[in-house]
Amino acid sequence: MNTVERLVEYGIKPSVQRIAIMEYLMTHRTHPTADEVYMALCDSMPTLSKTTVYNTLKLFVDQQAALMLTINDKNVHFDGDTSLHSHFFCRKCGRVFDLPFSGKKREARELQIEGHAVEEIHHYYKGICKECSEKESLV
Amino acid sequence: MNTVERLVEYGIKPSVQRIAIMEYLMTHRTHPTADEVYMALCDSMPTLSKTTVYNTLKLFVDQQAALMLTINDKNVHFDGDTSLHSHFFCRKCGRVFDLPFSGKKREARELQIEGHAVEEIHHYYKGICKECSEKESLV
DNA sequence: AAACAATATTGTAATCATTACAAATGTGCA
DNA sequence: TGCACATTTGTAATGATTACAATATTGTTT
Repeated sequence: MNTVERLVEYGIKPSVQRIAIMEYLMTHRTHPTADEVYMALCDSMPTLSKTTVYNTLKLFVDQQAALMLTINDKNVHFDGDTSLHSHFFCRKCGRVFDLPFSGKKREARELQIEGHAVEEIHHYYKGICKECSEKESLV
Repeated sequence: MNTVERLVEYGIKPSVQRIAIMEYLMTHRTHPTADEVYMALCDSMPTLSKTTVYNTLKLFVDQQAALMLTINDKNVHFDGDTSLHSHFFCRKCGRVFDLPFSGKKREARELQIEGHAVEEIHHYYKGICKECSEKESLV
């Protein structure tokens, strides 16, 4: 499925900017912040506005075409992969890594927990990533 | 265990402000924001500064005497209950609810996942809480 | 193809939670 | 008592995000 099809599938009218931002999310599985998306695209799209990036990412999240990760208190990360999976946040380098979903399979199908209507499941881990751990042990 | 003992246990020198803030966290399991803690205490402690609340909560988190919940992108919530449990965030009323830990028991003991050093486990759910769901269905 | 309405994008100016910082205060000990 | 150190305080930044109004784009109707 290409980018335009994906947008349409989620009820999003494709535009040059929306295609570029979704394209970036799909090809860069780095869980970028809005600012990182803007910085990556503004060279090839000099007229791109940061507001558009924010608006567009918000639209994607509202339409469930992307996930908003509030894993870091400094800024929000976005994930174009909406399949059920977990995350690891490194407090040293600030990167977000994907992990296979760590919960019980049953849980993923539950629409209610203790009477609350569940719309999103977020499982994440914080610590020091493999690379940063290895660097640290060299010191 | 009383509040002062708890602070000392976590290597935190007790002060009037620290005791009051920890006391508040222990007796109000509402996962308050820094501002909510400040608002709740400033009447009985007129000289309390918001900076102190922020500093103190950060100290608690650093010393692992409290948890920082980045469950909401608007502001950070704090939890005085550091035992392993999950959370539910209601996107309607903004409240945070406790849930029993939803993960696998084994997982809680793992210090590494795919080579990353795990320091914190965060499992949370987003949606509409029981109370808000019931209110909505009356309309 | 012009005219129009609806939608999307842009730039700038707020907002507001959080932090930096330096002055003031409090605490413990020689 | 006085001095070193830790803590608290108030104010002024910071910086991510949003509000808003102007501009541009798109699709539709004649």
